[in-house]
Amino acid sequence: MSTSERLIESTRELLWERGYVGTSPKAIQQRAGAGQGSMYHHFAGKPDLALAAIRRTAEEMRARAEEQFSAPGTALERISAYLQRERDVLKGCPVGRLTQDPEVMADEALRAPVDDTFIRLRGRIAEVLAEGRDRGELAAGLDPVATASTVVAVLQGGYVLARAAQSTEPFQQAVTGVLGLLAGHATAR
Amino acid sequence: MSTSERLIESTRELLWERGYVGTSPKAIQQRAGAGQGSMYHHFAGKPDLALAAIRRTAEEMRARAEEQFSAPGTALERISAYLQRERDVLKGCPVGRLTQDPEVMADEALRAPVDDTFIRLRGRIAEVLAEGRDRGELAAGLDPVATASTVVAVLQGGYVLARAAQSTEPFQQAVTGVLGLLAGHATAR
DNA sequence: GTCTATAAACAGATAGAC
DNA sequence: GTCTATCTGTTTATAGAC
Repeated sequence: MSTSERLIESTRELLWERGYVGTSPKAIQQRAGAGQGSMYHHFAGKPDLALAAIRRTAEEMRARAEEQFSAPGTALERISAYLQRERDVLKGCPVGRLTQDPEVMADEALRAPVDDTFIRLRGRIAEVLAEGRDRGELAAGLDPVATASTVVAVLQGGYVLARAAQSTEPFQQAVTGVLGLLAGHATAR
Repeated sequence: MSTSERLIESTRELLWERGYVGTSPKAIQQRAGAGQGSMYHHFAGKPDLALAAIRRTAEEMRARAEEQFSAPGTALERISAYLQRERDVLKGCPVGRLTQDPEVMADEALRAPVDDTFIRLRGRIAEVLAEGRDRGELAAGLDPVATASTVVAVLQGGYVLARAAQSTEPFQQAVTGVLGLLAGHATAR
């Protein structure tokens, strides 16, 4: 892997583990096995390197999610597969965690890929939900757009609860709970 | 307000705005209008001051939530009132944001109040949901424990989506969506 | 209790040799 | 392209005067 590639990958890891504010150029260089001169030769500075790293992480996440949604199965099966796929729950979401970084949110260029990731994700899930509703797999009264935000929020909030507890249990519960509601366990009354 | 109080309050604000890693003792002192000597006289250091601030924020949040849950009304009304009460959505949750701080999570003393806050919150919501189910207000098949985690996750994830978008819209959608599911809009099929 | 002085280590670069 | 040297400011304190 080229030095430039190693710098980007190291930055991706550190942004995930420690966030933007908590990541120093020095730490990036050490993890990449590159000197200072190298880093400043390939990138203008920390924000520039972070932008490359964030863009790549966002794109990877988008592609990964699309795999689940374009797979065969009912709407509920696809949403379920997406929520329950293998995840590094205790590490949290590499994109979602950036929303807690004041310097990322303050920089339009850095925030844009984060914003875009969630806009697309919510939109794609809304499509799947609308499809399921129209096919009669889901309730006729279901609001696809609002519910899509709910699904993504359960995921992002599940990470928060798991990290607080240092256990995947609350994440699993949150996912189980929303899938139960979607499946209409609330029907019997 | 005493100097000690001002230091704690300034720390609470800064932890909310910038997190633990992003908050320096100097910034705390400046906002509190206190000198370095003052801060180190009242507190052993940054972790000690942060502990006092986090404990207070956690306790305040717990008390605030309890107000909604002990109010009169059906289970759904109380959950709805809790989710829709006035919130500083774009600032996010002052407790939830700490889960993204590697140094807070690494320090058992600092993580404990965060963990405790969500354990209690999930437990209290599970009680309200169980009550609603037993009274026939909610579906008989509803899982109170799992659904309580879902409700809290929607809140925490809603903050994440709102910050990414710099708009309260996705937060409102996520809340609307989960309330619709709880209310059984999924019933008609 | 509060203030100023001092300090070692780190953050985030820039400059120029190789 | 990579390396070392240098630099300004910040971080997180400690020491001691007032």
